Amino acid sequence: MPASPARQKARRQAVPDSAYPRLLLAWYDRHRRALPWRALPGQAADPYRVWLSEIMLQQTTVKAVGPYFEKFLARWPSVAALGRASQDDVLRMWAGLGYYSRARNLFACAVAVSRDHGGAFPDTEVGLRALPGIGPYTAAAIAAIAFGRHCMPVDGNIERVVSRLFATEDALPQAKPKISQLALTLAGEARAGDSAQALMDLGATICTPKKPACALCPLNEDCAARARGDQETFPRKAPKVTGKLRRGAAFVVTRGDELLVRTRAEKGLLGGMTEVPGSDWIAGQDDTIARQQAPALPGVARWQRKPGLVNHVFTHFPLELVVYTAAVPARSRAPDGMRFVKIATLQHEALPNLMRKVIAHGLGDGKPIRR
DNA sequence: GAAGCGTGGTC
DNA sequence: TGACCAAGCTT
Repeated sequence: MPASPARQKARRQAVPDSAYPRLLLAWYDRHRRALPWRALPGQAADPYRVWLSEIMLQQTTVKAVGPYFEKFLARWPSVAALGRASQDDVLRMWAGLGYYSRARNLFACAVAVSRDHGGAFPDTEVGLRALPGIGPYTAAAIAAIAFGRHCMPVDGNIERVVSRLFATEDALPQAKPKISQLALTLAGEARAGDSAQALMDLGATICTPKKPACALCPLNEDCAARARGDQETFPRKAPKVTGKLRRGAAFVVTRGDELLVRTRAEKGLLGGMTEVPGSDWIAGQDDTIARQQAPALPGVARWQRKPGLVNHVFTHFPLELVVYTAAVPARSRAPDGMRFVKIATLQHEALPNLMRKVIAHGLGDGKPIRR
């Protein structure tokens, strides 16, 4: 298709073009991805499925979300059903997916929708925004996809597509408002939800971070960054800092076929999740200090240091744990705040992946803890 | 506004 | 292999 005069102008001046929504939707109708939470073409989306998927998809890949979405939907088919669950059940089901505050907020949101909204999600961006775990992106996504509101969620995909299309020089996150404003010009009047999903699909499959497939892009003739040949350098971003290595010790204590565990504090890192007792995690800490934070266990003949280390990388710091093991007599009691659980039933605990690694290392049987 | 918050995949 | 990225939210 030859570029219209308006689109040639867009190429030079990075100005929104009224043809973008139409081009985008035409592409979407041919190339949309089939995803478990997506309605069939032309059908109304189920707000519960849209919400559940959007929460799971925050900073998480489609591939990782798939099985979790199916599991949740099978166990809790409606927001009312989820609202009647317990937070601990939700955390157990969420274990392994990461960012556990999402699971706590998911449950809190289900309770709020059931209790304060008669079991129906608010159908406006503002109404949705007031619910736990729903921020600017998710509110706009649900409002557009589930309720057809004329708004545009801006995720990492859409930031990339839009920043390339208009070659926006400002670095993120400062550029967020400008990109958000430009993104809204890409929303169709009638099909705002499809417009949003079209941009996300485009970002996920064509306008990728590296080696974008510009030849296949419906907006390629209009893309300011492509005209300059530096697509991959967008979006501009402020440099991010990686955290310092922290070290600590973890203590794997068995009593016959049971393991000593405790529950982490409700908030913060791995909040509300199950762990084995351990030391603080501190940059520059040495083994001896960490070792001294072992739980007081009468009857422990000696701690055994497991050869090797458990390494784990969080978003904001890498972690290196030394693992100590001990076996206590059959009738030993768990220290205050801790409990013994059957090793065979660990799969039912809310165990973050870090702890699965620690326990597998400590038990030394090479068997991963099933999920 | 910046920092805290998981995990897995990619190059 | 370390850095980056993935449908961000909360404080």
